[in-house]
Amino acid sequence: MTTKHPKPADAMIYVVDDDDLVRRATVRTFASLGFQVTSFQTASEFLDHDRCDLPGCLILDVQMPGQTGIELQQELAAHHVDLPIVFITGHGDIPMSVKAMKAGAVDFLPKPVDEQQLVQAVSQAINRHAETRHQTAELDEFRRRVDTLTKREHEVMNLVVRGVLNKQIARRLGIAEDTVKVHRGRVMSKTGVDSLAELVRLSERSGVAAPD
Amino acid sequence: MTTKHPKPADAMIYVVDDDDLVRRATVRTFASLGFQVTSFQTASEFLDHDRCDLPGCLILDVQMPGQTGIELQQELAAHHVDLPIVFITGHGDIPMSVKAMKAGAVDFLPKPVDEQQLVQAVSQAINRHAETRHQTAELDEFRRRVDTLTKREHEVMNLVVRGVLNKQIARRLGIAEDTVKVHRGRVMSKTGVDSLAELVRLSERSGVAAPD
DNA sequence: GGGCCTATCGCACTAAGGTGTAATAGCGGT
DNA sequence: ACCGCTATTACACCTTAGTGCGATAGGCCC
Repeated sequence: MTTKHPKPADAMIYVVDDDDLVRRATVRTFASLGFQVTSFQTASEFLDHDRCDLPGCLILDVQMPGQTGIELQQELAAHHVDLPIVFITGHGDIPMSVKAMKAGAVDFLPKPVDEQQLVQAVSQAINRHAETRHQTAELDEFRRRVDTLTKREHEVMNLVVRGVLNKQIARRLGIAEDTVKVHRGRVMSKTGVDSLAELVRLSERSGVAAPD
Repeated sequence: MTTKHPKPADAMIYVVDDDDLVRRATVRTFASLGFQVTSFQTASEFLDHDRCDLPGCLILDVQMPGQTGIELQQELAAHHVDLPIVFITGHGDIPMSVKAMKAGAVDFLPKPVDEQQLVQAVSQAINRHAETRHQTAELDEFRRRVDTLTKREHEVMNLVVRGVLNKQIARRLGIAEDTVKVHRGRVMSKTGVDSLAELVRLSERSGVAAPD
């Protein structure tokens, strides 16, 4: 059985806020609910910290000395960190909230924060994150393996996942069908998939498929 | 060659705003750019109107007498209308913008609206909409066809797209492999796909695949 | 030069998929 | 009772895919 509602203890919450009062209150709130919580006063402190790979959520103040919350969000996105982010802010405006939401934030709550709303947003984010994490890991592993393919193998793969027959692949690449079979076999073993269906599925989801 | 930047004339813009001045100004702006524009004073007027199936964008005031913009957004979503929506508002707040963005709005601009920003948001939305429209149509067609499958054919399809072999499908369903082949053949012809790869791809994207 | 990777091709054999025909059987509606 | 849809199976035949072994050849690095 897969756990549909992971226990709070299996999740990590990161709070980044330079306002001592708010930060401590937030930590207290989630700690009392049984979550593991770590807090930071600045974005760079958070970045320096070694993050574990538990499902989790980042609670982020928008205005902070140094790097702002929005900037931190962009930096994490650039590094393909998929940690969900809930913003809280004292002096935010609409364009700022829109920008954050466009960039994938889970929620954007003005201070004073409604504690119940915050807990709900974070809980939801963590549940979704927990559910998608193993899928994400599967895709990362697939991408990693696809990277080990040679150029030719990659070409063959792109045609295979579009349903092109070995015979046609051979003609299109100007090689023998037997050779296509060799490449195709390597693609399957190198990527570790055990069926064409899985290869297509993972190619789709990982966005590895090349355009026409 | 597929048109990457569709001409404005190939797109339809709907403006819904009870404020005469703003509405007329918006219409003028986009009309002068060559877009086809239709405007409405209330949500219900828009809903009564026959929409053509061109790519387009809805520019929506949040506060209106009768149905609000947010409510209209929800109603359209409930009817699976995928028209992109750009909100403009005079008295919006952060929670409202967040709600709209969570519900899939393209942008949320406070009045007085920066004309350039509005044009950019709408143009982007239309381009994206135009690009995804034929894919959406393809998926709708696929879903429609999958609905014509019999129960057994559907069961077989679910196993096929997971890479299960005919032999194993037969054992799992307690029938002969020959029978599986018959069902499988019907699945392919009824859904109109011409390869396993395409079946898997469309099943993935259309969300037809059943869970374990 | 020797080792390693990549790419190529051929052959033989096995397994799996796809098609067409035909037949049986139950179920629901006219 | 008859028709149509669904489901089932069998048989025959052909096409694809997959595997294992061997072999050649060019490029690159030490």
